[in-house]
Amino acid sequence: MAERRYDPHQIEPKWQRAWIEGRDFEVDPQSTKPKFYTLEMFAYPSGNIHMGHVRNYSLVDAVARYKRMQGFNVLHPVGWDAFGLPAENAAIKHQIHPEVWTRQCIANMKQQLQRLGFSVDWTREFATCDVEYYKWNQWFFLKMFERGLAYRKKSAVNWCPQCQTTLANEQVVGGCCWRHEDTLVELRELEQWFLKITDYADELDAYLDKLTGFPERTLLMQRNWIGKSVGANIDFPVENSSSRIPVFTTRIDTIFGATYMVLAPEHPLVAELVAGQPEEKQVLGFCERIKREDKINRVSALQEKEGIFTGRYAINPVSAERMPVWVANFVVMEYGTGAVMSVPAHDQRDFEFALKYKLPVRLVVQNQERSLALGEMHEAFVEDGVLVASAEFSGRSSREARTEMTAKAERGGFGKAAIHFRIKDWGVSRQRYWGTPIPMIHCEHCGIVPVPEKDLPVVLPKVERFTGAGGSPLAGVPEFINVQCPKCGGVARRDSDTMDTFVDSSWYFFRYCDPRNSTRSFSQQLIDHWFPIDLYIGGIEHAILHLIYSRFWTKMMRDLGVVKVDEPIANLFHLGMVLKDGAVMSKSKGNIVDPDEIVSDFGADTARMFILFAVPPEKELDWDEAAVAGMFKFLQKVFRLVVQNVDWMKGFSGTLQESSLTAPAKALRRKMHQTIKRVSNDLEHRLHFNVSIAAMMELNNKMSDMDAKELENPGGRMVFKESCEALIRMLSVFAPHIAEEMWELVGHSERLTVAAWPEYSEALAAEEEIEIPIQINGKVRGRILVSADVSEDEIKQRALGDTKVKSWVGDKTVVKVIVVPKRLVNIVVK
RNA sequence: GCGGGGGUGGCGGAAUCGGCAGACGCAUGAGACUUAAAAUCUCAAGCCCCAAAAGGGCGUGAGGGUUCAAGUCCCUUCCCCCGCACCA
Repeated sequence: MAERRYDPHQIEPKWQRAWIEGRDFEVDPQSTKPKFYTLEMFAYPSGNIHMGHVRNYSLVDAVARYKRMQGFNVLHPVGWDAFGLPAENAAIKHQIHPEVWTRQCIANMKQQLQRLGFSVDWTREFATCDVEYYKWNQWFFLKMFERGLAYRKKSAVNWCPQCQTTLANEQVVGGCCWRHEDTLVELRELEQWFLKITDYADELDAYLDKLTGFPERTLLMQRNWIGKSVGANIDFPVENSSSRIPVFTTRIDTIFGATYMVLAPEHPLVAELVAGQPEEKQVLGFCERIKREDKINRVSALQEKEGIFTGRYAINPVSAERMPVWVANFVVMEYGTGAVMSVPAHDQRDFEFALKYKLPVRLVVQNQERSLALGEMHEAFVEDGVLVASAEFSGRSSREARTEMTAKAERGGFGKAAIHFRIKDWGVSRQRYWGTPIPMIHCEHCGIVPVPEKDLPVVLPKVERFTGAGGSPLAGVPEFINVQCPKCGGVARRDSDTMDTFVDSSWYFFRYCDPRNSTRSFSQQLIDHWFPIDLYIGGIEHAILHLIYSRFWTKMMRDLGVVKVDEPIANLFHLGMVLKDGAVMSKSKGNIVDPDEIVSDFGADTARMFILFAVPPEKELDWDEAAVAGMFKFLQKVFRLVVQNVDWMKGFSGTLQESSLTAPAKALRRKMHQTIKRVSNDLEHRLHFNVSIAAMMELNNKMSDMDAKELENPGGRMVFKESCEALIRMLSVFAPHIAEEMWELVGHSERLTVAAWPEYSEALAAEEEIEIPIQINGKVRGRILVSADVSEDEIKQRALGDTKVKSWVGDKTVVKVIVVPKRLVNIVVK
């Protein structure tokens, strides 16, 4: 009989069909098993899947399959983040409708994912451009509007000239558009819809401490982004005026050291203050110049500090001292109140500014370790210390004084405890076509009128021509735009903008629990059952985009009463990128490795195994063609080993007495239990499948090394078959097709998808005999073989008695003998 | 500047608790099989120095320390990556 060769092209479609026909991955709603909800951040249907997708899905799929074999009811859904600009840009370029383009991309990518054999419940698939889905975006929007969480405001918003639309703050990365890394974002004064994420800023920050399943760096990035700071608002009266300058400070304890004030050039008070002053023209000129400057540069710490005196003074409310009021480039209107009290002795910026413009410096916090003197200071003392020259607070610790001075300010009516956040409300209007229409109507008489709930969905109309000329394309569709006001019945216009696509991704993973619900966004009962998400995997690039928006959205839904969860994700994992020759794969670099080609050359199992084996999952992976071939060889070796022994394995069964096992059989059995232990541990806790796969290779090597004679006696056969089946079952979560094939060859009629995960026994995994290295003064000089249960004392005696050791010790004195059971012996000699 | 992560053979990496550094693989070299090649199998291999060999020495960015014992802990320092950055 000709030996059967490993042919993935024959095996893979066969099992993919079997899984679909057997509905192996569809969630059983009646199941009483414990739940496990895992998914990868859904994909944007851009045309083809790339290696990053393969990596993400391979990782999640291994866990999903493992959990299923462990007896969990696993929800592993896939969907499409289908609204967005690439579809619209394709429409402009190729005159193909965005929907047609998107549906084609989805069909193609779905087929590509299916070729890779991921254990997905495809019955739950949806795309965010499905009206059954985006209808609920609109519904949530109306609910938020009712509660004042969605509001309209005119302000300076980020504008990407490439995208021809506005962007949220989160979508501006280093001053550039998140989608166009070299396109500078401009500011435009526009009236836009905002979602009040700031209402949740405090909770979003506070709950970070509870997100124990989040990576530290993600928590940190979110904490930075939210930017909570605790302090006080203080009003500084303006001399010879009824106006006050409100400031925010985190260091009210230094207020006696506040010697001047600085306003942002945009500050509305500037004009009032300088009106009629001799400085007026110059100051206003300065403000105009700074305002024209590039915002990105202005807000950089490297920028030279520049300011101008307004000619006016404020009064320090605690010391009644006159403080000159300045305007300077480094104060920004967007943070705090757009004005600062300057304490040059205790703030580095203020220190530098005071030095440059010869403004007074007053020391009010003394360093307890090393006494400070004004003339000797080369930088501000920004730490806590003991207050000096601070009236009744002198001698108090600066830290403690903060609370008391805030109380005093409150009593005196010139200040109040306050918390400021860096995070701003989420601007969600987009002047583009391919998104969820904002369900709002503008009526000349009634103002802004929400679309009544019963009129939802507001269906995105077909637009036939995409010019890319800019402006909301929907504004050019009269049958969409012109509408009767729901309130007064008069002539009105629909909002022509669409929602930010990050709205779509803010709650899509809730919808998977109940994807076909037509009367509600989802049933709360089902959410209660499935949430939180047990494992969520995606790139770090969403640390403060999608991951903060969806936390906000969840809390908003909770307050709406549609869910009970506070946080959607229990465990989050960021996987590294896939590179080629050290660079990100991209069309322009021409270094793209096409997953389809890899599958055609080696099969899905090889691709999946390689991508998991090459590096630990959080690291960047540099694609290595030769190493891929190596993985194929490994699978081939396993397959060959099974085929070679399949004839006897098929009919073999039975258990044997411990005593009838030979040493090599026992050794193989031990290796098997050790391997199961290692692989289970990685799947359970670490996701370091590079190590799991290495362990399986070791087991396979051990099996191949088994002497032919061992495979003739029943003990050897029993252990070999056991090991073989354990290996196949473990392999099935990483390389499911070849595993199913081998499982069938060995004689199983049920599929591995319903098989149990192999168990290990701590006792059988333990070594019976251990080789213990003997060190003399920390250097290995010999080895002894002892049984695992030997006493410490005996090990010591045997070590000292070893001839090699004796010759090393020679006539030196043994000072100490350290015996680490099951590890080593260290003999200290002098 | 602040915060986080990292630096281990030719390469990717392993070492989960302070206990044999280099598992597993890629590439490489030698051999077997073959007319030949491919495939496959076997073996070798951290580096350097001394040595014919046995053997010895050195070795986890660098320098110090703690310890019987350090890739792992502590201090100093260099380099790389990521995030934030005039935040009042």
